[in-house]
Amino acid sequence: MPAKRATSYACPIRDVLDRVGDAWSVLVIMELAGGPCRFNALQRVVNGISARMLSVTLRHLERDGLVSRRVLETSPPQVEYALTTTGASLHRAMGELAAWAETNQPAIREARAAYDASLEAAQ
Amino acid sequence: MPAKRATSYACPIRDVLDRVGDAWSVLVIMELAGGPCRFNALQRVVNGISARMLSVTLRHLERDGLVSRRVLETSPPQVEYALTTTGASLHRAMGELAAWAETNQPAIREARAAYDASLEAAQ
DNA sequence: CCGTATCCGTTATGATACTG
DNA sequence: CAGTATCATAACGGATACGG
Repeated sequence: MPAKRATSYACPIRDVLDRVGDAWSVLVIMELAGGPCRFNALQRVVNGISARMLSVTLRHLERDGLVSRRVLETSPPQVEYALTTTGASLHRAMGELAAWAETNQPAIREARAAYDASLEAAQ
Repeated sequence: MPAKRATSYACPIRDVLDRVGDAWSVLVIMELAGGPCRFNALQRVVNGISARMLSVTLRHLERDGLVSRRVLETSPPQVEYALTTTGASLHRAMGELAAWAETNQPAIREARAAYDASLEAAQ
């Protein structure tokens, strides 16, 4: 059994989740939901992403038909990325989960702290 | 900047997404949504997971307060895992995304095939 | 400006073997 | 049954440098 990213061997929604699970993909989709954006602009706004990972992430999203890539015939050339219709629908579908995440973040942090504390106490 | 799992350095919902993004976590939550389950039973039903990864995944979920762990005083001892209230609410929140995944899986597969084909054609 | 290729350390994962 | 320890390996991620 290959590593984590070995695309789904049974569960059908798995390869979709794999894409969503990718840390950067979510952030990029979030940004593009606000409107089309160019490569360097994206890199500036997506906190901490390297050019390499942005490139890789965009290629994945493009391959899955979630993001479109358009080269502008300017000088110097610019490339504009945007959510496709499918990509936009994914962004909407993530809404409920994002809301849950924000609502429950405090509870999760507390649970972690409590868990870690009980471990230390046990020693 | 450390690796992928370096818990969020800006985006607040990131550490929640990191958990959801973990391939196994989602599958385990899905299974537990059907009711409490023991360790080996889980391993049998979660396709392809190793004992080690199941152990690691369960500890993460437990630490985040999403899963509870109860030791039954039987012989041989059994351990029952179950979704907590928070865990169950996460499962519900994943519902919309899961539905999206199932609906759009064909489209994504097609997009991938088309993308790969156009790449080969370009050579 | 928009990438991609390479190098290379860090982390994740599976297999195996062993304990309570 | 329910794990954990150790080890080898593969994937991931950042930095750098170069090309379109």
